[in-house]
Amino acid sequence: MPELPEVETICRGLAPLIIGKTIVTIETSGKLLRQPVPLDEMRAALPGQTINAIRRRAKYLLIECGGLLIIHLGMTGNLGVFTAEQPPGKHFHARFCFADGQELRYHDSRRFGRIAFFPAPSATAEQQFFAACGPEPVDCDAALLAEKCRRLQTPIKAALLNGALIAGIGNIYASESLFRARIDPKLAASALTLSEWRRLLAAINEVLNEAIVCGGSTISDYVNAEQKSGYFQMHFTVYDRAGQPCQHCGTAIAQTKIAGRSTFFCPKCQGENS
DNA sequence: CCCAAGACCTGGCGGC
DNA sequence: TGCCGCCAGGTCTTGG
Repeated sequence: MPELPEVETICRGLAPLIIGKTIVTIETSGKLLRQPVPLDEMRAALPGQTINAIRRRAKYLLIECGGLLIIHLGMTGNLGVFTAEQPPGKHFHARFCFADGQELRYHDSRRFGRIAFFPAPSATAEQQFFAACGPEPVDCDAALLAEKCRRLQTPIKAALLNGALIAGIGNIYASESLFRARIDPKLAASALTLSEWRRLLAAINEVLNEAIVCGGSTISDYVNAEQKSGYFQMHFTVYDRAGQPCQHCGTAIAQTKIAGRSTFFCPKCQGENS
């Protein structure tokens, strides 16, 4: 579900709802997410703490609250602020109850998400957590990416999904960015010229920024911190548009699988020598 | 070493 | 209507 724009949208939406709130209690469903939820550690450190800040890094949310709470939403994770009276949803997994009666809740039907916690956060702990994580798209350098991919035979579409190379890009925005840059998703990453890397990086940042302005993309279940849908899906040029005409040339959008993931592209605009 | 495939989960959809 | 297979926004591990 959530790629960089969706996580960024949730981050911005949650900030005014949770900053300054004091955590009183924490409860979980007891079900396993990708990793066990560190309930004991959180209960030992968080009650009485105030939330000072929320930020995003890659597809993770970082909540500074004395300790550092790191939350990944997986495919179907959702965070929102509710009142204590509102019954928890079917896929409730964690809640952080505040002194004012409101609570931050985490729901996740597929349970691919993750909640990690550092009781005494240090820059070092955070650095270690993100040690293998690539730079934010906005911080990427085309020449450096080209150099890192010099021997990478994997298709560029698959490379974009590798968070160690560049952070935050998921399956939707990989296809959308490659279309905007007019680059064939099947092209080996090593085959991109420097000018193609520049074009691609610019396209990625444009697409991500436009999606953030739209509040992200809602395919089936993504909602923001206010439980409202995004609308960047109205602006998809290729994703989930197989068979429909390319908005640029009218050719039918094609669908294929790259590294096991559905990939959408215009065979003409993103063809051999476009 | 590199890369594709599989695994982890639940739910929704199309086909029969 | 119901059952079945397939598909889905993401990582992580396995194995060829």
